[in-house]
Parts: sequence; C-alpha cells; structure tokens
Amino acid sequence: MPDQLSQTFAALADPTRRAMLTRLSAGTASVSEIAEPFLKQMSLPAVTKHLKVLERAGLVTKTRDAQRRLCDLKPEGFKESVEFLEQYRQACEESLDRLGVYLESVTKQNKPLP
Amino acid sequence: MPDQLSQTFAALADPTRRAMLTRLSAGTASVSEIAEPFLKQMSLPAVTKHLKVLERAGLVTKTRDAQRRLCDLKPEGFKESVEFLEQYRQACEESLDRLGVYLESVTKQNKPLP
DNA sequence: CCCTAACTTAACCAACAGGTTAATTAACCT
DNA sequence: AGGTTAATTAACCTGTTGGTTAAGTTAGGG
Repeated sequence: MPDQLSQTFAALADPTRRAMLTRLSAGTASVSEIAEPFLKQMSLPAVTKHLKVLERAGLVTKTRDAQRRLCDLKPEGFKESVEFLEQYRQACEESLDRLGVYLESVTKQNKPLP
Repeated sequence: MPDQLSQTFAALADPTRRAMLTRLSAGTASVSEIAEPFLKQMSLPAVTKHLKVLERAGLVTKTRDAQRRLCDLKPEGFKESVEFLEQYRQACEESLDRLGVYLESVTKQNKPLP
C-alpha cells in the first residue's frame, strides 16, 4: 500500500511513466516538454497525474521556473527497488549453476538433448 | 497494460507478493507453505490469486506434485526489469555494477561465473 | 468407493487507477 | 489591468485489483 517500495514498483508498472523516466534520463524537462510525445494519446491533466505518481514514488522532483515546472530524475529514488532486485542476483546465479551442472552431466554421459 | 515489463513491476508492487518471492528465494515451496504466514491476514484463494499474478509476470513457476503445487522462482523473469533499472545505474552505481557485469557474462556467452 | 487434503474457480464487492472535460491558479507580457 | 501561457485541481466515469465466501476439481489413503 503506502510503503515506499510498493509505490516505486507501482509507478514503474506503466509504460507511459517509464517513457517519461527515459525522457528525463536525457536531462531536465518541463511538464509540457514531457507531455509533448503523449498529447495525441492523452490530455495534459493525465500527464500531470502520471508525474505526480512518479513524484510520490520518489523518482522525480519538480522545481518551479516562472510558469513552468522543471522535472528531474531523483536518483536516490531508484535505490530501494534496485536493492530489492539485487536480492535475486543470487537466485539467478544459483539457477545458472544448476544449469551448468546439468549440461555437464548431459555431455559427460553423451545423452541426446531433450 | 499487458506488456511483460508492466506486468512484472505490477507484480512487484505488492508487499505480500514480494514476501512470497523472498520466501521462494530460500527454496521450493508448496502453495500451503507459502500461504502459511499470511493465513491470519487473508484467505487461501487470495494467496492463489497472488501466486497467479507472480506466475503471469514470469517470476514464478508451478509444477504439480500429487495434490500439491510446488512453486519456484523463475530467475529469467527478473531480467527485463533489472535491465530497465540498469538504465538508471548512475542513480545507484555500486549496487548495479556487479549485476551489470553478471548479466553481460550471461547474455554474451555461457561462461562459468567468477 | 467415499473421504480428506490441497488447491482452484466462480461470483461478488469495495477501493483504487487512469482517463476525461471544465474550472482554477500563477506568472509573465504588453 | 487584461490576456496568454503553463500547469494543477475538481468532479466524474470506467475498468482493474485485492479481498471475500462458497462450490468445484484432483489425487491418495483407508
């Protein structure tokens, strides 16, 4: 629910928002600039909402510049989610090890491949 | 909506499901074994649903063993999401660095790990 | 052959997500 | 002051999520 990690993953679970993050990884952008590629598919308020989700997830910050709001990536926001996934690096390795052992046993016994 | 990455992140955006993954990182478990810590807070059908979400997200596999269903982590399922987050490695340098090297070694050729 | 164990499916419900249009705020420009 | 630009807030609608209970399936055991 309102725990940080859930909010972060929920924010990432939308292609529009991921595209916005990708845009921001190229540098600061105003709301209109971020919105531009999406305005054929959705309205400006929808974009505002997406940005708010990213903000509450801690992935984006907004600063005021006259009428415009400038958005930036907030790198710390990614940390927790990266660390969670890192937990499964071990699992990946182990499964690969098992595969390696299996392949070895197969080649040693000269069995036909499944 | 139904793109793989969105489904994976959506699956991860729930503390119950993340706890289930953590449980599975300790090894194979049946549905009842996975359910056990949650049965004070929710019913068994709710657990079944969560597992189905994890399955459709490609993070978990189920195999039949008599009446029981045995669940396992599906390490490849994490790959795409890890790769997306790697795009933001400047955000979280050290933690992703080792993972990046690992993924490269896996995808480029099947060499044994260091 | 029924009984129980281990799950899943069905039908339903409240809450929330993602979108809309219309109205509102805020800052700048003559 | 009034108008324009930039963005947000409000009110609403619809589909999905996460939970429920009750009924259904499937395999093994006495």
